[in-house]
Amino acid sequence: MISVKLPDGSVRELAPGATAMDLAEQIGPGLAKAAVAARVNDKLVDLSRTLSDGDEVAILTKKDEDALDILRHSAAHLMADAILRVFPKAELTIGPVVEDGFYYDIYLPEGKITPEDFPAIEKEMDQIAKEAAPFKRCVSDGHDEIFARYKAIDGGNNKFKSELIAGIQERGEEMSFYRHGDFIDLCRGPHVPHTGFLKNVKLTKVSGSYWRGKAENDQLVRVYGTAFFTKEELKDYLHMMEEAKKRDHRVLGEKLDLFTFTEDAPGFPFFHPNGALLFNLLMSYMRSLLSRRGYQEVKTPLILSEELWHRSGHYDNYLENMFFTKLKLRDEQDRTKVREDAPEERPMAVKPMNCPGHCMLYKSHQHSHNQFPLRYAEMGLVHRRELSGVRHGLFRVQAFTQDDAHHFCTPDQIESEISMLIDFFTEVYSAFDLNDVRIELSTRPEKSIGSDEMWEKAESALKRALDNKGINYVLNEGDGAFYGPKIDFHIRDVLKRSWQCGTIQLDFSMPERFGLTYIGADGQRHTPVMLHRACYGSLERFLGIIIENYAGSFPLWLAPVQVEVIPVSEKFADYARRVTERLLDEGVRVHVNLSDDRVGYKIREASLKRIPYAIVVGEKEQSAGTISVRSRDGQEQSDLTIEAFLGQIDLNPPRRKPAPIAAEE
RNA sequence: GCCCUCAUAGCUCAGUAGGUAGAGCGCGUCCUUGGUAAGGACGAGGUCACCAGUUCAAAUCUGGUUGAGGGCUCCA
Repeated sequence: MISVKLPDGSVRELAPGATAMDLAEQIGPGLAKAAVAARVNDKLVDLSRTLSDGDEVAILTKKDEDALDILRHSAAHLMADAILRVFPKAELTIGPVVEDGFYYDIYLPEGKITPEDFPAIEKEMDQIAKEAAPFKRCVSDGHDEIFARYKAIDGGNNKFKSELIAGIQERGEEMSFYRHGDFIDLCRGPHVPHTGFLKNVKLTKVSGSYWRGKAENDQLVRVYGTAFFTKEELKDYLHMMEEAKKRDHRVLGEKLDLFTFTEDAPGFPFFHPNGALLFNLLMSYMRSLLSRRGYQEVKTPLILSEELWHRSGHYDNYLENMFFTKLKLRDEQDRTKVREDAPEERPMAVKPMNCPGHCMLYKSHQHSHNQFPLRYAEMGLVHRRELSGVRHGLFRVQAFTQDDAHHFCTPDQIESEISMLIDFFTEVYSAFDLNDVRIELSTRPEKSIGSDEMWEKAESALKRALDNKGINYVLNEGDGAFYGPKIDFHIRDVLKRSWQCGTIQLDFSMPERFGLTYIGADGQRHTPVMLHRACYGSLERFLGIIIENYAGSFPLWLAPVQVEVIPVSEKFADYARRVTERLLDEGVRVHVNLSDDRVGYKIREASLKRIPYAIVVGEKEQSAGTISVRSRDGQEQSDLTIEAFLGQIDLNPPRRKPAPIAAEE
C-alpha cells in the first residue's frame, strides 16, 4: 500500500499503481464525477497519472481556477482536431491558453479560415465532444509508433512542430503527446479526462500572427475560442462580450457627442464641448488633490531644442516615437519654390515626455535637501509617433495629456514617496468606481541608460517600498522605462478588462545627465533622485476607460449635462427657463429643451444621452412653483421644490473624509 | 511597421450581371401645443475616401495611396 496526503492534511491509503482518479473515487463518487485533473506535489497532472507513496495530492474540480485553463487547453486540442477535418492541408503550430480562452496558430499553405468557417468547425467539435473520447497521455522517444502516428496527423512535414520537437530534444526533456480519438498532438498536458467535458466551447475570432511572433517568419492564422464548464458560464461570457461592444468608447463617443477623429489628423482626437467638459473635469478633480499632496503645478514648453533630447537620452532611445519640427524657407531666387533642406542652427523637437522640461525648471534655482521632496506637477501635453496599426480610439493616440509629476528627493525619501503615491492613486481610482487595482513592477529593459549599480539600487528601492507596504505585485522582467524601473497600476473595469493607468518610475540617470544637484545636510553637492509619476496616465485614455466603465452613464459629478429641463408645451417655456436659470445659479450643468417636440420624445432624447435627471414642468408645476423629476433609471418624483431636489443630489466628486484633529494635552 | 477586412448623405446601412444613387435616423420649414422612451406633412443634403488604369461608359473591375476595424508587435 502507498499513502498520499490530501490538502486538508489527512492521509489516504491506496493500492500501489493507483491513479489520481482512483483516489477521487475512494474519497467519493461525487468527487470522482466532478474531478477534472489533479495537483500532485504542486504540479498539475492528469487524473490518470499514477501516484507514488508520500505524494501530496489535490483533486481539481471545475471550481479550481487552474481547472478552467486545463479545460481550455483541451478545447484547443478539440479545435485543432476539428480544423484538420475541415482544412486537411492545415499545419498546427502552437495552441496555448490565454486570459479568456485559447487560440491555436495554424499554418495554411493555401486558402484561409474566416468566421464563416466557424459553424463547420464548431459542428465537428460538437461531434468530437459527444464521443467523449478519453485524452490519453503518451510519451515517445521520437522513433516509435506513437511518434509516427503523430507525424502523420497533419501531413507529416510540419516544420513548425519539428522545430518545437528539436528544442525539446536539445533540452533533453520528456516528449509527451496527447491523444483523443485519432487526433494526437505534442503537448505537455494535463488535460480533462475526456472530450465530453468540452461541450461549452465557442470560436470567437480569427486574426493573423507570425510563427514565434516575429514578422519575418511565416504568417499564421490564429483562431481564438473560449470554453467553460457550464452552458450558463459560456452564455454569461458571450453576453459580456456583447456588452463590451455596446460600451465601446469610440461608439459612445459619437453617440454622446464627446469626440471625433479626422483623416487629416490620425490619432489626434477632437474633443467636442461635452468631451472637453469631461476632460476638464478629470483635470480639475486631479488638481483639487494636488496641493493637499504637496504638489506645485508648473507649465513647460511643447517644443524644445533637439540638443536637449540628446542630453536626456531620448534621442538615442526614443527617436522613432518623436515628432521633429522642420524649418522650411522660400527660395531666394524663386519665391514660388520652397527649400526643404534649409539648414537649422538649432533644430527643435516636440516633447514626448515632460521630464527634461522639469529638469530645466529644477536647474533654474539652487536646491537644498530641506526643500525635499520637491514635487512638480504638470498636465503635460506630449506627442508620440505611433506605428499606424496601433492607433485605437482614445486608448492609443499620438498626442495626449499626462497628469505628470516629478518628485526630486534624497535616496532615503524614496520609500515614503512611493507609499504616499500608492495611497494617492488608489484613492483617485476609487472615485471612478475602479477598485480592482493590480500592481506590477518592471525591471531593466535591453535598451537603457545608466550603470548596473544604479539599476540595482533603483530596482531594490522599489521592491523594498512595495514589500514594506505589504503590496502583492507581479514582476515584469525587462519591461522598465529606458531610464529606470517602474511600478505600474493596472485597473480592472466592471467588465473585468485590465487597463494600465498609473505609473511610478524611479530615475537615477536623468538628474545626473542634466547635472542636477542639491546641497545636502553635509553642505556638499549631491545628485537628487528623480521620480516620474502619472496617475491617470493619459487623460485621453483614462477618459476612454471611464466611458466604457460607466457605459456612458456617468455619475452626476461627471455627467456633461446633469439635468435636462422639459416643458410640457410651449406655454410653459418661460417657467422652464426660470427653473433652468435657478439651477444654473446653483452650479448645475443644465440644458433646457424648448424644441417643438412632445414630452415623450424629449424624455427619450434625454435618456439616450444618458442625462442623469429630466425635469418636466407644465401647468401643475408652474402654478405650485415645483418641478417633476425623472431620473435616468426611470424613477419619477413629482411636486418637488427646487430646494428639495438640490438637497437630494450631490454635484461634487467623492471626497476622502479628512481625519479629525484630536485635542492634545 | 506586418497580416486580414472595410470605405456610398451628419449617423447606421441598402444598392448596381459596369449605363453617374436609395432607406431609416438626424437636419430645415410648416401643421400640431402636447404629461414621462419616437405626432404628422413637405424639403434640403452625396465628384459613392483619394489618385491612376481598363472600358464607348467605372460608385461597381484592376493597381496604388490614405483612413478605419480586427489581430501581431509596441505602449500612457
